[in-house]
Amino acid sequence: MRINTVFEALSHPVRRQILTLLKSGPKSAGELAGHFDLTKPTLSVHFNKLRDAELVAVERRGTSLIYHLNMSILEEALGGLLGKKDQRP
Amino acid sequence: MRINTVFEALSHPVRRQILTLLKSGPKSAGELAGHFDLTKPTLSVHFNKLRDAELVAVERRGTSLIYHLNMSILEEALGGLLGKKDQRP
DNA sequence: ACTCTAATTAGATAATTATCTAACTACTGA
DNA sequence: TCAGTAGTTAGATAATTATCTAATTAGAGT
Repeated sequence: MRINTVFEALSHPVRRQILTLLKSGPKSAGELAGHFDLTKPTLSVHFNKLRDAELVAVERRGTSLIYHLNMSILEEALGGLLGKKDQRP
Repeated sequence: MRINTVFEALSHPVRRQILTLLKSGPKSAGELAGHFDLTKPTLSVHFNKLRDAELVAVERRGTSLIYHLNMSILEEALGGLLGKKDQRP
């Protein structure tokens, strides 16, 4: 895990909102894009940054790309900063 | 707490390193600056961003400014992202 | 008051990031 | 195979961020 890539990804409000939306379950790029007043290419860039950080995983279903939240990376990165060595499952 | 300001502040490796250094106790601006290959004015900008985010508090002691880690803001911000509750940026 | 040390503010510039439009790729179904 | 839908890639530009040098403020001690 590249910690810097993770925090870079988390630094933009749109990307954090995407993660929040994904908490309730996987969603397609289009469905996610519908929540923002931004063009699809712009959202695509945000998706890539989240994927580079491994905060989301992507799966193709037909013509759609379905994004899944990867909660463990989030916990790992944030927990690392808080310095909780004893937060094992 | 401006959640966006907090995550902006956390997005730079130098600023995260400053927080890590402060875990072992309060330190002066100069002492912190000594850990980096950057000029004092540059570090001063980083300190300001951390202070704006309330991730650190500052106290003057003589000619020195002493920075203290504010752990609760860190926990609040990171916990908010991990938590079940949705949040507006 | 003067000087030294600690740190900040100001101003400039280079580097990065976010965003758009236009064009392209990938898959589906008739 | 052709048209339609979903999404990405390319290229350009505007906005933001990080960094430096030079100048300034604040306090301590003589």
